[in-house]
Amino acid sequence: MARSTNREDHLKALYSLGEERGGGDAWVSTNEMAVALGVKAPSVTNMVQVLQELGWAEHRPYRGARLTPLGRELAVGLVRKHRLWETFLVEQLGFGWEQVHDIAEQMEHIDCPELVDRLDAFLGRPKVDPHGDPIPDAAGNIEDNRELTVPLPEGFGHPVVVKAVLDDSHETLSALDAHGVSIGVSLSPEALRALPATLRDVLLVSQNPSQT
Amino acid sequence: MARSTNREDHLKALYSLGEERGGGDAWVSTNEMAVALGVKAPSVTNMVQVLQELGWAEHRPYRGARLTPLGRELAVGLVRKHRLWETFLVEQLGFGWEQVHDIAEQMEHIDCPELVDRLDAFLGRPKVDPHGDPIPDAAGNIEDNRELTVPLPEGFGHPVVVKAVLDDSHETLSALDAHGVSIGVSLSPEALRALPATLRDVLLVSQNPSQT
DNA sequence: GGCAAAAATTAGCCTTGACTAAATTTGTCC
DNA sequence: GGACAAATTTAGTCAAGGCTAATTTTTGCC
Repeated sequence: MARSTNREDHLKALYSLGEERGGGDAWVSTNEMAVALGVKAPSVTNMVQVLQELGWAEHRPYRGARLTPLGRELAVGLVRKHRLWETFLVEQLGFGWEQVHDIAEQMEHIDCPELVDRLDAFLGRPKVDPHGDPIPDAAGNIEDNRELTVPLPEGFGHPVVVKAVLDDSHETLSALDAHGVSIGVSLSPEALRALPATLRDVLLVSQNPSQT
Repeated sequence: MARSTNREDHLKALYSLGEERGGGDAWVSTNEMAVALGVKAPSVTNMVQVLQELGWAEHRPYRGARLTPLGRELAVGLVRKHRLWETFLVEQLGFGWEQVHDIAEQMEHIDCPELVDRLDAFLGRPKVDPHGDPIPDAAGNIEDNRELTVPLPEGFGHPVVVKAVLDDSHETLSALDAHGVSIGVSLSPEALRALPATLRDVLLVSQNPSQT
């Protein structure tokens, strides 16, 4: 019993959905995972039981699943790889930020710790990926400065700086691109009002343009 | 029926062994493929029949298998990806030439034509990989200048320049490294004589140091 | 030309990871 | 507190891709 692309995909889905629930000890339903992974619920039940045997997760029947500390550590490692590769693809190879998610989805399964370290150093140990999401460091620590930002300024009274995008899908990112929105861009109140509400809702912004 | 890591691995083994046989229309036995891939012969028979259904290869029972034009094209694409990633790993990330084969073995299965093109451009459209092997261009053409080189100068009468290494295994490359041998290095007759015969035999060299 | 040895294939089985259909548990509404 | 709907698991099936054992084909030797 060991790593496999399928197992890692399920592990990552469990991690991501758990984080949306406030992290830590949140239970995630197998149905939610099935929807996220594009498979049927019984397949997830099977796989979650495998993850339990691997010591990566705990399964409580009819309640859901949650990560063990080991599972969390492995999942963070996958997130780290994913975001480093995304950064490489955008900064070094010139891809658009809407193109890189699917490619990184493949690259994150490459198994070579030294490769991750060297890539990290090559990129200058970046703190955030092209979508503004924090990149975990080698020890698994996540320095999430996004908490310093606000989901949306209530009345659009001041200009804001885009710090992160919460939805990395091709469609959302292309649409934002069409509106000239990217990480670090300053948006005037008028620009904010011109943005469709669905797009505004995925932005994390800082109220103070001088804030890093 | 489509691409899969296993099918691509079998395709590449068939290609490599066919090339060793002089390319073109050479038949490769399923046993040879099994040894190269580290699986048993019946597994290869199964997979070769799948490759035939995919239109990638032709299987003549009890004779062996050989690539179709489509299969050859796909195999060359895999070789191109493999050697581009190896080049990236050595030139950009600073890996040793003996480390990169196994990593590239994983990376060559990443499916994204635009990624290959951008990587190629990023690396400056290199003609050879870190082991001196030619990198096929985007159209699948292989410019193999190694034919201009000689397998071994008979009497070690002149200094030679190392142009390529025919065995990319970790052991061989580490051993060569320990003797100070790498691509482009000039070896004196004394240095050649100091080299174990097994290591000398994997070198392709040019007799004329000024030859590119 | 026939017969033994080597090579390759077929037959049958196993694991992974997906699916559908059926059974079970949970939770809600009166 | 009970019944029904929704969520979840269990049961049974299937395809991919590997294996061992048995059979078939080829080959080499006399």
